[in-house]
Amino acid sequence: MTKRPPTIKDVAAAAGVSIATVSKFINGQQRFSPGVEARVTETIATLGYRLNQQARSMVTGRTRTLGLAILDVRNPHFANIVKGANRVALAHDYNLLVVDLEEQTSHERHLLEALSGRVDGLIVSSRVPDEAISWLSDLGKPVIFFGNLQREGVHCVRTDGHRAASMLGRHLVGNGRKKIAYLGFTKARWNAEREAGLREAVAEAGLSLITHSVDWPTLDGGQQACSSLLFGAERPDAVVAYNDLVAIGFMHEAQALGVNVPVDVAVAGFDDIPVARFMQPALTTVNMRSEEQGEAAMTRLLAILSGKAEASGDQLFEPRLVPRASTAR
Amino acid sequence: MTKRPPTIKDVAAAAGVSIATVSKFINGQQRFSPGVEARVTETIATLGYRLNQQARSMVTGRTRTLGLAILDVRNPHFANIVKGANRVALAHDYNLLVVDLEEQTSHERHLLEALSGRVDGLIVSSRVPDEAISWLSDLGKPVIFFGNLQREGVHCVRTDGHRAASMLGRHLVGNGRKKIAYLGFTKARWNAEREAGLREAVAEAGLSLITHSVDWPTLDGGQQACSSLLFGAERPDAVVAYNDLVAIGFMHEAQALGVNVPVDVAVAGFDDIPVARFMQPALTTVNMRSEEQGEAAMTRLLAILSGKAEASGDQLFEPRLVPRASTAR
DNA sequence: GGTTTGGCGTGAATCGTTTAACTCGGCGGA
DNA sequence: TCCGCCGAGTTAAACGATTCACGCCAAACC
Repeated sequence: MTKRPPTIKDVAAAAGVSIATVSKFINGQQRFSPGVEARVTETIATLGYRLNQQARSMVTGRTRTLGLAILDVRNPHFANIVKGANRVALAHDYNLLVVDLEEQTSHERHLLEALSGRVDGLIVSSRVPDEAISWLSDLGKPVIFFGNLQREGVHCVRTDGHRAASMLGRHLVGNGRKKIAYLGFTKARWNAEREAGLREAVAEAGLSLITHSVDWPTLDGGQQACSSLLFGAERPDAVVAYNDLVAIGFMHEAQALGVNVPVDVAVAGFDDIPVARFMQPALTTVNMRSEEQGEAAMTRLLAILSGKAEASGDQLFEPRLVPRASTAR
Repeated sequence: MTKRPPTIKDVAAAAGVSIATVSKFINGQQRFSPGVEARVTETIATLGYRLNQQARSMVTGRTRTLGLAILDVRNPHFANIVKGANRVALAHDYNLLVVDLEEQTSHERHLLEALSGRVDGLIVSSRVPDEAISWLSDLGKPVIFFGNLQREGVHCVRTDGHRAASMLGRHLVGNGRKKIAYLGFTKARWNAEREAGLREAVAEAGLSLITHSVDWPTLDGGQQACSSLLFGAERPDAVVAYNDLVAIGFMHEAQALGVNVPVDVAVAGFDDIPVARFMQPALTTVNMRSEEQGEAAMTRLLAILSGKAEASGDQLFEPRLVPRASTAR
């Protein structure tokens, strides 16, 4: 542990060849006479030599590693994006490094610096501060955003949140719901889009939208917001939550308060996280194609890196409504 | 994008000072005359200079970055570990890079190489192949494992799985369950420990243990294994699953098959993932202190890095039984 | 007034690789 | 026999930072 690890120079000395030879051997760039080949192979093994990646990428300028920055690993939406991106990267012999920015803690800057300095390109959640987005944009490395970013000249992969919300809205209206509420998370960029889509669908039916919000887009957030929404000025007969986690928290608390889901109140969310269909009742949601977003973002990043020029702009996925028991009637 | 990013040398030239001066300025190592200070500050801004982390750590030998390797971000157990580790790291001004090894896909080697080359120390799941563990052990960098590793001379943070399982077993026996089954995941190192603990508790009551296993430690794995366990040779009246995900998948399918949980069959898991208490019925589980494991592993890693010698060996957490409705009687 | 002293700045070595350019010997073809 | 070529192996210059050792000059001391 204390001793300096062996370098290519040590190997060269021990094997009686030059540094360049060892380097070429490691990278398999040339044929070697049997003697040299055997000596180098053995020396590397006995010395326990390990290539220093940093030194290599210093000179090559490339790392064959990519970065992904998300806001919260605990949110399955982000976990799915990691999965999608990771699989595509691995299939192309790239490694993926992930950082969790810890939503709203202002560690973004350090983390993004640390990450961006070690990779050839990045995929970043669009829900980072504006200054971080600018900073990333002139980093000199390709960056793909995912989420909802209204900005010129950036690459962005996203799912149409307006449409997702209006699909959900029409579904609820079609079920005969009359008092539809949106339980939003105002700090997210997606939020306004979802609220607008929902409002539109609700307005089509001549209804108005009740709005409320959570402090935190999590299970606990949904649970805590439940009673003030249910027993507020106007009692909704349908609640669309900012995401599935909030929906699940809300639904659970509603049930604990003796409210019947879906009879008294319908509940729906966004994302279609894996556990949604295992709830009782199974949760209606909109699949936002998280995993495919991750795949698409990575595919696009790899395309840019391999020189295929890509016009900047949005790449839009169609959301898919997943009607289940929590909104059935 | 195409132009080479400015280096410290460019800054020095443009500001009319030496490279060393710029370097010291960046690192705040010295006072400067007003003129120099102003020129350097401005030049850095107008050139958009960015420090090259790789070059820096080449010479300093440290990166102030740590790595964490997990098997599946989608599993909340791992997500919790990431959270715990990340928070402790951030609190100490270290950055954390995470890789998802994608369980059983043999990408471990590449990913671990990529990760280990960019960090000062690592935290790794003990559920990686033995060869990877050996490889990591003589990496020359501190490595902490988490999970269940029977091996000398390594640092490991874990929760007592034997005890966790026997707690669960006694709980079920105390509830009057007579035919207890274990739905395991044979590829995990934790598995044997859990099975043994459960077997012990069951044996104390003069009962024997039914065993079955899943192909995959996930929601789907639990769901798929359900019918063959329920309608196998011997029908259990209690099922302990390898983890909460499996338990939830199993429970859902059992309910779909018309089996009443917990009346006909009790269901329990391990980990106490956040969503467990939102299930219907709420899932009995054992809290394996995932987040605290992440924190402890990181704390220990930081201790080693800051020179506080640490004896290798296990650091053991006590599991906590969380009885809920899914096993009530 | 000469000699320390201390603060500001510089030159050059160094970290561990890759790679362009070169050397050197042997071999085949004319 | 001579020329040119090929291929194994070497030398040395990068890559972008940090840092040791030193130089210089003004102020401070005796």
